[in-house]
Order: sequence, then C-alpha cells, then structure tokens
Amino acid sequence: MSPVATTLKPRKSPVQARSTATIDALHVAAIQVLTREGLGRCTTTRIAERAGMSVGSLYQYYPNRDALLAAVLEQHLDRITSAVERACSAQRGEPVSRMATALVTAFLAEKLRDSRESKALYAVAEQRGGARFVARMYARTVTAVATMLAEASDARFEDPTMTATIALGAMVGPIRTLLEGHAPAGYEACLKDQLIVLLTAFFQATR
Amino acid sequence: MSPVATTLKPRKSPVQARSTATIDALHVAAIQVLTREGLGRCTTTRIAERAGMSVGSLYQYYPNRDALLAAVLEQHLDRITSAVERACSAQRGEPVSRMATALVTAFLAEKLRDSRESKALYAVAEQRGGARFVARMYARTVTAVATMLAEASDARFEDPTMTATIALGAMVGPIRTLLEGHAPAGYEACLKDQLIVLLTAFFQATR
Amino acid sequence: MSPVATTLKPRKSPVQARSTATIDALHVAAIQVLTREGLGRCTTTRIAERAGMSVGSLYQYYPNRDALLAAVLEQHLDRITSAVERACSAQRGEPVSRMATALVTAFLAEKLRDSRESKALYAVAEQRGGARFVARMYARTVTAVATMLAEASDARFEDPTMTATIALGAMVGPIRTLLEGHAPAGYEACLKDQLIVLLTAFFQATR
Amino acid sequence: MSPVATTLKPRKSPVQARSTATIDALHVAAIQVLTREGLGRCTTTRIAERAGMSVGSLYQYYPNRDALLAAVLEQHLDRITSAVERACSAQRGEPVSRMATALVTAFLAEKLRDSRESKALYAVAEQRGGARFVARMYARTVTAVATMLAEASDARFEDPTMTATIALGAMVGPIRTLLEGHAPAGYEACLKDQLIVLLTAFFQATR
DNA sequence: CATGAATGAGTCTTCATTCAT
DNA sequence: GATGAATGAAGACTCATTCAT
Repeated sequence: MSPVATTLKPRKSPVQARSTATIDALHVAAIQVLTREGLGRCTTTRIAERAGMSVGSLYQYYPNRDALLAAVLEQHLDRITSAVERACSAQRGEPVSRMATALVTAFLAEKLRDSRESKALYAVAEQRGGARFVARMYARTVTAVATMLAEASDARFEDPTMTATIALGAMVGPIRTLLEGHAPAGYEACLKDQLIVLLTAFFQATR
Repeated sequence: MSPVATTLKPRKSPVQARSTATIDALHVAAIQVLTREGLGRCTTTRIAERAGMSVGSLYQYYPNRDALLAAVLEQHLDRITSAVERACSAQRGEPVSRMATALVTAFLAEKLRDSRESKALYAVAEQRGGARFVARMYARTVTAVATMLAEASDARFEDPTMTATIALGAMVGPIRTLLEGHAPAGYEACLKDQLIVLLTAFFQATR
Repeated sequence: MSPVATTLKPRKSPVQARSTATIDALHVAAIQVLTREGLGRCTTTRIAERAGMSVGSLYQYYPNRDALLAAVLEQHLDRITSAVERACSAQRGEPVSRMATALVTAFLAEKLRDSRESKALYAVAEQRGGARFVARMYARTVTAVATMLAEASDARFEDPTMTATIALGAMVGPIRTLLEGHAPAGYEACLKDQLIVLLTAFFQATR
Repeated sequence: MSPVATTLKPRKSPVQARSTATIDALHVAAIQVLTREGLGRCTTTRIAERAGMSVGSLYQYYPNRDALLAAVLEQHLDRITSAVERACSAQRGEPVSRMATALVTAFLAEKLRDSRESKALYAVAEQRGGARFVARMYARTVTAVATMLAEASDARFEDPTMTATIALGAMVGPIRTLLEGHAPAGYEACLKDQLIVLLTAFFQATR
C-alpha cells in the first residue's frame, strides 16, 4: 500500500501508564478492523475509532499506519516464535518423534489461540513492511528447530537447517489451509495428529 | 479501495479473436504491474497503459478492477490445477513414491515457471475476491490427489481426502517459503527432492 | 510548506486543446486565491474550486501543489525577465542615462501590469521551490544588464556584473516597498523618475 | 494554517524576570526552528521543545502561534530600526556622504549580525500578521532618515520623506539579494562600499 | 467502439489548541 | 503553574469509475 515505509518503529512512547493501555487498545482495534474489514479497509481512522480515540492519538504512538500494523504483526510473531523456541530447547536429546510432537503441539497451540487474528495477519505479513518481521521470525524458528534436530537421540541430520526449513514450511502449510478456510470437514480435529505423523515421517526419512 | 466488488465476472465472453488477445494483454499487463509496483500501486490506469490501451477499454472487458485481478488469479490457479490433475490421473495404480514424485514435479514446475508472478498473486489471493478462487482450486486439486491416492498400488488410505489435503498443504508451505524469500542458500536446488521425500514418507506412514 | 518538493515539473500534458485552457484557468485561479486568501490558505482544493474543476483535474496537470505555484511564478518571472532582456539589448552603445531609463521603464511596466499578482507571488518566491526560479531569473537579468552596461557609450565599468546586481537590487527594493503597501502617498507617481535618477546616479558614480 | 489570528499581543507582560527569560527562550527557539526547519515546519510543539518547555507553557505566554512569531519579528525589526534611528540622529548637520555611510553601516551591521535569522524572518514578514510590523518599522525608519536628510549640511531636499523611502528601498534591495542567496561571488565583500556609493550618489543627485 | 479527462470520495498525516492531572 | 496527551479539522494526494467526444 505505502510504497516505502519510512519508519516502522513506534514513536518515542509518552510517559507509560496510559501509554501501555493505549497501545494495547490500538493493537486490539487494529486486529479487529483487520479481521472484520480486511486490510484494504483497515484505515487509521477506523482503527482509531474502534480503539475509542482520535486519529491524532494513534499518530502519537506510531509514525504511520504501517508502523502500527508492523507492531501488531511483530507481537504476534514473537509470541509464536518464543513458544517454539521454548518447546525446542526442551526437547534436546529426545528422539525425533517426540521432537515432532512437541514442535507441532507448541506451534499449533499458539497459532490457533486466536485463529481470527492469525488469519488476518497473513495479509499484513504479505506487505513490504511485514516481510521483514516474518523473515526474522523464520530465521529464529529455523535456528531453534535445527538446533534441536542436531541433538536428536535417534538421528543424525546432514543439513539440519535445510531439514528444519522444509519441516517448518510443511507444518505451516496445512495450518494455513485451515486458517484460510480451505479445509474439509473434520480437518481441524485430526490436524495435530496428521502433522505429527508428517514431521515424524519426514525426520525419520531424512536422518 | 474497491468498495464492494459487485461482479467479478468478465463483461463479455471472449468469443472473438481480438477479445482474447486484448484480455490476454490485460492479464499480462496486470501481472507486470503487480510484479513491479505491488498490489497497492496496481491501478487500472497503469494496467491499461502497460497493455497499450485506455482505461475505458479495460472497462469494456471487466466491470471493475477486482474482476480483472480475480480473472488473472483464476487463470494462474487454473493452469496449475490442471497440470496437477493431469499428473495425478496419469499415476493411477502406481506406488505412492511415484505419485509423490509426479505430484511434486508437476506442481513445482508450474509454480516456479514464473515465480515473480506466483509471488505477486499471493497478495491478490489474500483479497476478498481471491479467496473464492483459491478455495475452488484447492477443492479440485484435493479431489485429484485423493482420487489418485485411492488407487495406489502399494497403499490403502483410510481417508484419502484428508491425506490429500494435508499433503497439498505440506507441499505448498515450503514452496511458499521459497517464493517469499525466506529460504536459506541452496534451498531451491534441493527443494524438489526434499518435497518428494516428505510426501513419500507421509504417504507411506499414513497408508 | 512542503519540506521537499519532489518534482516541480508539470505532468505530461494531455492532448492540448482543452489542456491549455485548463492550465490557464489553474494559473489564474491560483493567483486569485493567493491574492485573496494568502499563501497559507492557497490550497489545492480552493484553487481547483475557483478554477471550476475538481482537485483530481488539478493533479492531472501538476504533480503537486508546489509544482503549480512554481509554474505560475515561473511564468510571471519569465515575462518580466524577457521584457528586461529585450529592453537591455536595445540599449547597447547608448549612454548610461538612457540605459537607466530603459531598464526602469521596462521593469516597472511589467511589474506593475498586475501589481496584485506581483505582490502575491513574493510569498511563493520565498518558498523552497520558488527560490530556484528567482535565482534563474536573477541570473538572466543580471547578465542582460551587465552586458548592456559593458557597452555603454559614456562609461567603462570595472565589474559590470557587480554593478548590474547592485543596480537590480536597488531598483527592485523601492518597487517592493510600493507593492507591499509601505509607501507614502504620492509614491507611485514619482517612483519611475526617482528610480531613473537613482540608477543613473549610481552608474555615473561607478563608471 | 492558523485560522484567524485573534490576538497577536502577548498574554502577560513580562514583568517578572522569569517571564523575560522564558519569553527570550521562546524567541530564540522560534528563530532556531524557523531557521532549521522553515516556516512550514515551525510548529508550536517544536518551538516549545527546543525552548525546553511544554506546549502548554508556550500558550501561557502567547495566545497563539502567530502571536509568538509576530513578537519575534517585531523584536528583530525593532532592533534594526532602533539602530538606524540612533545612527541617523547622530548624523544631523553632516554632509550627505557621511549620512549615507552611517546609514549603510548601521543597517548592514544589524541585518547581517545573524543573516540566517534575517532571512528566516522574511517568510514571517510575508504573513498576514507580519506586514503590520514591517509597515510600522518602515515608517519609523523613513522618519528617522528623512529627519536626518532635512538637516544635511550640503543639501536641501524637496521631499525628504520620498527620498528617504526610495533610499531605504534601494538599500534593502541589494541586501535582500545577498540574504536570499542570489548574489555572485565576492558580492558580500563589496556590498557596503557599493551601497554607500549608491546612496551618496542618489542623495547628491536629488538635493 | 475507443479514448482519456473529469470527478470526488476516501486515505494518510499534521498541528494548533485545550484541559485533566 | 506546568505538563503533554487528546482532539479533530484541514490539507495533499490517489484512483476507481464514468461519459462526452
């Protein structure tokens, strides 16, 4: 939408007390508007309105629309990434089947915690500004998974980073199918088990 | 941006040769503008200009901007889906490993034929109108894959549709990683083999 | 007003017929708004409105507000500069008193042809974008005057450019006093004679 | 920008020392912002920030932005005018050549004391509110010069006010050329002498 | 039929001013 | 008195769509 996002960093935040609440209200409002109206209709005015404040206030905290959306995306991605990192570092030395289970469980739990939000943010991630955060999150997640895989008790991976990248994509793909509403009936119910089977089989075939 | 896409169908069916050529020029132009400028800057005027005609003429063929973009997306998806359908129907009765190979080969070839285009269209697919076409393509592809799987010579799937859906997502995920530029060096070179390993392992684990 | 004027060049003008009329209407409207409301209130909407068209049309001809104002300024300055150039080249070989008379006469006639316009444009000239045109006009005028002075029949100037620059400033100053309304009663009536005396005396004192 | 400058007078007279200091800080800050950012970016918030206080405090001293800028302009103009008045009243009874020298010397010294400031304030003077102060300053200066001229030892002026007005404009013009950056190399170095020659010649030609 | 100028609603963003703390 | 967050009107600019030529 905006050709060149000048700055995506939040503005020097005012005092603090009201700030945190206001920023949170903006994030929530942004996700709601994104969810209900779509990225195209997700305007600064509408976000501010739903957050119960004036546009001017929005600009007190973010230098432009993209910066706000980027912040929302970053928060979302960071939450998920952190959960995966935690899950991965807890599985070192375990067999790959447990790794697959832990990875899928952690990722799925976070991603589906608010599936409306997850879905709405895909559009933001597609944007110029969003790609940067996705890239960073991907890098962190791949590192976490690769590190975990390198210490599997029952496998030796030639190129853990490559395996981790493929595995991650293979896990995200079917989840996206669900979020975007292209899944058949009963899909969600067995998604977790299927993903575990998928990743376990892949890890064992690659080792 | 676009208020409410009233109709997404082309205004006149391309019966005449000139119409077909014109529509094609519009599609090509739309993809170029999308690719070079992004969805936000992909305006009707710019598309018409690059297609060598006036905006007025564009509206002779499509009732609005979204209809044009939807048509471009549909064409793209249809090409890929058809290729997959062909590949799948040719593998009936084969073992799952050959099925996986054929599926990955066909899909990858089409998707990477013009990766710029594929990537640019993700943004269109994300839009209101786009989801419908993606859904339809997903359905067709899943059906094709499920039908193929049901006749595998070395496997018996409990729920071929479910397996096909997961497999499809698992294949698309890593490809998307590549298209969106989040892949590490050397990724593209081994993507095909990795995907074949992935699907084969999954099919064999599920049978 | 605008921190960095990206482009001040008019847009690729459409056909021509209507164009010329439209552009002219814009110039006239801009001067009227500038005159009646001041630079601060000289908005694109108001200009378009007074020109009897929509904002969109304004932007069909000029990429931004400053470009329009710059064009108006340039036209104004070019008219005056050209008149001075003509007057100067006609005085070569004459005595300095005739040069002073010709210079003052030509300049004053043009500048006072529409004093409202002349005054209003001072504010535009002050702007980032305007300074460039003023500089260019100054350069042309100084060159014309210096060239003329160098060929005076009754004087030999050590540094004609310097003398021309000072003379020009000395002539413009009192005219500006008039245009800005700081002049006492009867000022305009004798301005021309006073300026001729001023420049003649200066040229004779400097030769 | 500012709707209608209701009042341009400071809200409270600077009786207390602290007030004077505060107002001075505001003036200095205003000039700095004006100089560094231009009139368009010279906002109350920025001025207050640079003055080390809050916007609210700024409004304790001035009813609106224009009042502050007007005060800054007035102070600037008053300083220069006072200097000229002093110089003029010291030259009574002297010959016009000394008068010219004294006038030019005093004016130039004040105007170039901080040329950045002088230049920046031109934009303020152009504004609605500014013209009033310039007019007042012009009147005082003309009076001072005219009074001086009326008592020249070697001349008798028919209309000292007219001569003074022209002389003032003739002196200001070339200085403005310098401040606005349209002057050729070496201009500043000989400006003073040239102006003295100019005014002396004019006075002698007019007497 | 093609053209492309005109339209004007809708976006983002800024900033003077106020007022609760 | 000082503070600075909140306000919202206003401005620049874009672009889908129409319609006179």
